[in-house]
Amino acid sequence: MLNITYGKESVNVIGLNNFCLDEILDCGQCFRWTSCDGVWTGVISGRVVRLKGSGDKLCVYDCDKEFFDNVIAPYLDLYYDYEAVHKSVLQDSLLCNAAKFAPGIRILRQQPFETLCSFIISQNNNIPRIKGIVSRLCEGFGEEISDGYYAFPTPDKLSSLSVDDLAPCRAGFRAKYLIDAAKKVADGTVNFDEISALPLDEAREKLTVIYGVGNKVADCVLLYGLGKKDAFPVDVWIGRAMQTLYPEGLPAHMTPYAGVVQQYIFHHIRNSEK
DNA sequence: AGCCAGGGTCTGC
DNA sequence: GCAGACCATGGC
Repeated sequence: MLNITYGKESVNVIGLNNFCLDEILDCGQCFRWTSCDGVWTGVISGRVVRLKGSGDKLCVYDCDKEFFDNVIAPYLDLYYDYEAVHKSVLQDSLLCNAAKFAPGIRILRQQPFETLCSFIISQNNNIPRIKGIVSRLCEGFGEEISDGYYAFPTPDKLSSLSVDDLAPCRAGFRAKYLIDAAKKVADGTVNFDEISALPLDEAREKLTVIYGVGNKVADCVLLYGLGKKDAFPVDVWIGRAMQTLYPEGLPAHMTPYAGVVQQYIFHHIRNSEK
């Protein structure tokens, strides 16, 4: 049970299980958060957000009740039972090491358009470079919130641009994909509210109509942006790992939260070497 | 220099 | 249906 205190300048949460900001914000699901002196800074819904966590506590700075309830809590997925998922995965002899490695991982519910663009950029790319491209995209075409912090560009803004306009971002061949995605979101061809209400397979089909979006990118959007825990993005790393772990797929009882398991595995294989 | 990076499209069998 | 070339860019 969470104990939440709404202060004048911050909101404090006590009683969090399986919650570690260092693991959540640096496991390859998001690309804009930075950590300094134990405080994580990012931008959500056009606002600068600062978070500090320790143990079962979380402090959200510069935050009132409304912003916490409407934006922060859903973003950090505070009300999903990660303890139950973690315990379940611990009991699996092939996956328990991955679960033990980072027990505080959670799946963020990021803004869908930002998630879509971020994972379009991710294709055939590496994480440091993804971060650089996303950062330049925001600085170049997002609204400045306060000194040095930018909102993610809106679909309308990006849909008005050309490949040449995007050249400074150095997104390479992905620039044309970003523009098509922005156009389809801006004109309603892709409607996130509608997609989030659909079952996984149908939702995926609605996203892959975008030029440059295949199953993997679609599943990342569904998992990290639309809250679909059963989405299971398979990249080269997960593909290799699954070949030795579960060639026929995850055990059936894990299907409802396969995406959480995927994140445990991904973070483990990427960070446990050495 | 060559390979790889949280892939997808297009072509040719 | 499936393999292979190709796509920009940058770090190692």
